Amino acid sequence: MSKHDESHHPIPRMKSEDRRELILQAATDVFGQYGYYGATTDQIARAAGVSQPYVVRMFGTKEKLFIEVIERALQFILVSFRAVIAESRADLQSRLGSAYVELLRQRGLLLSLMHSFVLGGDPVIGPRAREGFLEVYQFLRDEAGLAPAEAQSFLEGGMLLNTLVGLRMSEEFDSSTAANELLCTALPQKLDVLLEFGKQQASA
Amino acid sequence: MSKHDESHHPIPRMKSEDRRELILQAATDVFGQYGYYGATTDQIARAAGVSQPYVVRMFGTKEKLFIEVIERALQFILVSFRAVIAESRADLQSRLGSAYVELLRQRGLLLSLMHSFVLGGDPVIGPRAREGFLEVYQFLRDEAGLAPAEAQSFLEGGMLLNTLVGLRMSEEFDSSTAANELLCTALPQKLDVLLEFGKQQASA
DNA sequence: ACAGGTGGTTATTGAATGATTACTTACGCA
DNA sequence: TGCGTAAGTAATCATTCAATAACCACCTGT
Repeated sequence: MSKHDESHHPIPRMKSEDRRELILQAATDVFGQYGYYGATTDQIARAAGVSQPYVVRMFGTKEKLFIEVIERALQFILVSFRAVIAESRADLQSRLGSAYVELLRQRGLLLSLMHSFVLGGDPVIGPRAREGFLEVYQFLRDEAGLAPAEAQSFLEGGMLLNTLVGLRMSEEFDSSTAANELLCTALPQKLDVLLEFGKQQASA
Repeated sequence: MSKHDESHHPIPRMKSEDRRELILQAATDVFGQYGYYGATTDQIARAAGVSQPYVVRMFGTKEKLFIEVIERALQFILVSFRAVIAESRADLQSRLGSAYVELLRQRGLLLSLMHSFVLGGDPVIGPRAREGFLEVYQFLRDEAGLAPAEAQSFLEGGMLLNTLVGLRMSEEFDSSTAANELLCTALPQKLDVLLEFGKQQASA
């Protein structure tokens, strides 16, 4: 070996911005699986390949981290939706739906939001969650130009999708004819995305 | 006063069956607010007016208690739905919808289920939650005789309702025109039930 | 070369929480 | 009346977990 051989790896350093993003992704995944209370900062830290105190120091508290996670998730949704609109204004409902399903590729993104939606009674999470949900509704009404009934119908479909994903219903795709029928009916196209996502989840 | 006055109250005793039901109600409420991980056995015990060790001894573990809560909730749904069908087979969709909304009166019932639905990855909660959800779907298809698309549409509406309740969206009914419009659109009739329920939640 | 800020870690702590144990008190019934 | 069982409680334990403190090492500009 040469002069001072690298027996102790150079330990990858990172700009804090990048590390922050890594942790946010890990947190999104873990919060998506276990929810706000169920997820631990230690799980998140390990998923991000970092020590537990580091994640809490970077975000202050677990609560603030969760808030950042759901706000980031909402930004992803709106950015994705705006891209759909910018591309074309034809067949909006179904194209927005496809874009929504594609967000499943960001593990835990929709599920973290879903977890926040059922914690509306929390004094700090609740208001943010309501605000975020209404922001999406406003987008559908004002920017996408959907009628109230159309926007509502879109949200209904989204909430059922979230629920089926949260339930890991794709695990029953082969074993239950009811689950099979339900999944096929609920996802006109894009079934592949859900099943692919289901396999990821099953392994983790 | 008479011979030995009751300075120390006779402390109401109860048949364990009745106490069990009381605890299940309290647990339904607390789990509905905080979810499985967020709720503590101590909160549940206090809500039931009983000591913490008593609730865990009666149900074995917090997990078993949660399972009982969601299975009880599912029974309530199915019993209620079967009553609707027994009464008449006309206008089923909307009458089942009304019956579903009425279940909001049992505090936390729908929300406990919703919390279980987003924990599908849990090795013991997940399978039960999937089973329960599919049981409802099977009911809609087989007993209610709905077509796949009809059953799906019904579930979509249910999931959006659950979400709006979880979000405590009724709190924004007066302050946000978007929330107002969304709630009015989502609940054709039965808006009163939601708002009444919202007031209960706000006080608790 | 070295000083200081930046990007981390290990060790620790204090509070919360689920569970267990051992005890107490009311009620039904012979 | 008294006795056994059913209905509870108080005290405590072992963990887990978020948060804090104290420290270490790499890079960068001068």
